[in-house]
Amino acid sequence: MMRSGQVTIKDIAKELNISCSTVSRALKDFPGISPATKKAVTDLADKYNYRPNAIALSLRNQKTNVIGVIIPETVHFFFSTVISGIEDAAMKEGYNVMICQSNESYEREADSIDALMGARVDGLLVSISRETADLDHLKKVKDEGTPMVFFDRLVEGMNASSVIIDDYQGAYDATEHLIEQDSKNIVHLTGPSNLIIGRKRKEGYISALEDHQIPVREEYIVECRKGTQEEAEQVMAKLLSTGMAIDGVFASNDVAALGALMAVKKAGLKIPRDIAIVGFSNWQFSSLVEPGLTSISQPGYEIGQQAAQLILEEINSKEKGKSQIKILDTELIVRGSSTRK
Amino acid sequence: MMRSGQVTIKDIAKELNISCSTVSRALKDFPGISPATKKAVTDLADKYNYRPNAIALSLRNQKTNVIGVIIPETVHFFFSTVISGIEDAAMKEGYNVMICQSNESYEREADSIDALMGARVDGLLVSISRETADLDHLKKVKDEGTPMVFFDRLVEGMNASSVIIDDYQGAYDATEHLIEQDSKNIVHLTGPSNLIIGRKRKEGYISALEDHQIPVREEYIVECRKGTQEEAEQVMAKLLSTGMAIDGVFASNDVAALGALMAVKKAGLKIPRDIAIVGFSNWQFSSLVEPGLTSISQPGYEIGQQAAQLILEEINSKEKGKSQIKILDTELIVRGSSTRK
DNA sequence: TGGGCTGTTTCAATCGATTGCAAATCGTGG
DNA sequence: CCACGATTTGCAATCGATTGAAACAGCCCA
Repeated sequence: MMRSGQVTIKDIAKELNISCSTVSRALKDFPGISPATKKAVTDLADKYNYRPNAIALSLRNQKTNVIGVIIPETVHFFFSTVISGIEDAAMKEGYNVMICQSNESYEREADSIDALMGARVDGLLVSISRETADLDHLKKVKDEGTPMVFFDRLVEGMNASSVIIDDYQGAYDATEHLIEQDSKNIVHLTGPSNLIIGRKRKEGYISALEDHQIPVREEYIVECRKGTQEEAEQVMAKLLSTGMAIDGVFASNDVAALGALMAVKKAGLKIPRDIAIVGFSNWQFSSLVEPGLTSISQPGYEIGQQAAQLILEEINSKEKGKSQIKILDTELIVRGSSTRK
Repeated sequence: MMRSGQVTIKDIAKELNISCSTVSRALKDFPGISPATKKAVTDLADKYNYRPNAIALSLRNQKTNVIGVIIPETVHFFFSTVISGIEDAAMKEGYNVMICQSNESYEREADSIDALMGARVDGLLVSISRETADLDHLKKVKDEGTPMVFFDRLVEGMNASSVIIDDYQGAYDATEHLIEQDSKNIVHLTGPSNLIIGRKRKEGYISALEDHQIPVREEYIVECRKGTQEEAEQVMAKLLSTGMAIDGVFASNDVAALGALMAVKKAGLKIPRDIAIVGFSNWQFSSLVEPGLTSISQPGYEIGQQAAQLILEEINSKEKGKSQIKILDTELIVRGSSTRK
């Protein structure tokens, strides 16, 4: 039988010459429907592969069972791992996921939020773009009462739940590890300074130095604004050419660490003998380069899961305003790039 | 002003003491609305940040402006690149994207399709899981008239549009490159045999050998079923231990190639001098290992874009049944692992 | 035969936005 | 002062599913 589109309750009602209400109740096993009717309805529903129209239900129930996700870029291993965690946790509770990537652009982030709000998502999971400084688009969401949870990138001044990793502690661990491997002149390559994660990592680096009575020198802290491998390589090459004493590098991400690694190699220095290197994020490639890159592993999947759970809690509870922050632990993954002992 | 939820046309109508129809027409710049009314409406809409309820529109127009995507795993670099292409192309046309990952499981794939069909997506982009052999769940979609486009993994017997890469030619190029670099005894590590892409790559390998008058020997073609690096490493180590003459490896994916690379290194052989290696997919890490891995680059972003464009065409044209297959070219990326000359 | 009762089924409104058609309002001319 | 266009606005139905309330059927007993 050829039909166009999916079957509705109305189609079934018409074919059986009964009302929509009866069909609806029969399908939902409501009391007060005769066994004969119930069987006729369920048989026909099976035959036509009836699926309740989620759109109609959304409109009636004022609930879409969809979670919106704003993410800087899906192509980053870390973020795609987060998505995986979100998807699994959401699907388990009968929610679908709508994903928009901001490509680290403020404008696209704002557009995406508008689109998701128009789609009436029940909640928003947001990791803001690097560019985002103005928070008006996020405040509107809050004002309209849509639950929102931030992940990975903390947003200050929003009073919203967040799931982040302990960037401070991770950076502290990384720096301390370098110190324990006898590095004393440790360069820190930072990311763009407007992201809180970058500041936290810098603080961890500084605290570790101070706790080990190593002077903190400003010229050893260098910003890599763009976050590309090439940029980090150039920055590192420049540092090396100054003749500064350098025996360790802590980069705030693995791409930068890799750039530094390349620069050190090209300068004819040995890793880890002359310069030990530690990155951050434990990307997929970190174990594959030569030597293997010591890094701080971020539990992306868990971040996604917890963020999804948090937003589902907020959606299902009526009390707003109780925001909580979950801080997940990082793990130091030691590989060849820093192992001297 | 505190309100719960987003503003509707009704709210605006009530506040201005006019009817919903008037508000709707004013917002859409319909003729026959007095300038005064129009201004009052648009001002209030701005003030309350009115967004049309996409759910209500979907129900009325029988069109959700949402594209569903079924993907094996988002954490694969290739697939996340595809998603990026899909998202960009879809957003440009005012569509949102709903993503479900099958995790290479048939059951989850079928569930996801059910969920997306329930959400009344306007079209489906599907890359089937490794496990999928039964096509009933896909045929139901077709029968109900929902446009569907396959990408990357071709499905036989479905008469649906597809966007794939030229696996045959890519494999041919890879193998021929090895031959030109003086490899004559070339091992081919294949993927699981139920995916068409694996078969095509094997055919490309065989054709290249035949075209260069090199005998095809079955014992040089070995299946890596699981697709992990460890498996490939074991398989390769075993081959080397037999004493077979081997001076080249063409792996059907980069993970396997990397495993082979490790095994060759551990056996004390030099790459590319003793054994040259070529992979497939040009993963992110391929350029970072030592030596850099020669590979076949797949245009993931373009696949996503074209797949999205195809599905949008099918959605917007009423004529069904004209399915087309787009085959995108691969590119040989030469790096150290195969460069002898 | 009618009142009461149980067991089934239908009616009508709802959610938000749109739209053909009808109606109300206005200004103006006879 | 009314009638007649012209302009502006409202009514009601629609999309699919749900649900409280009302209606209807059949049956028993007085």
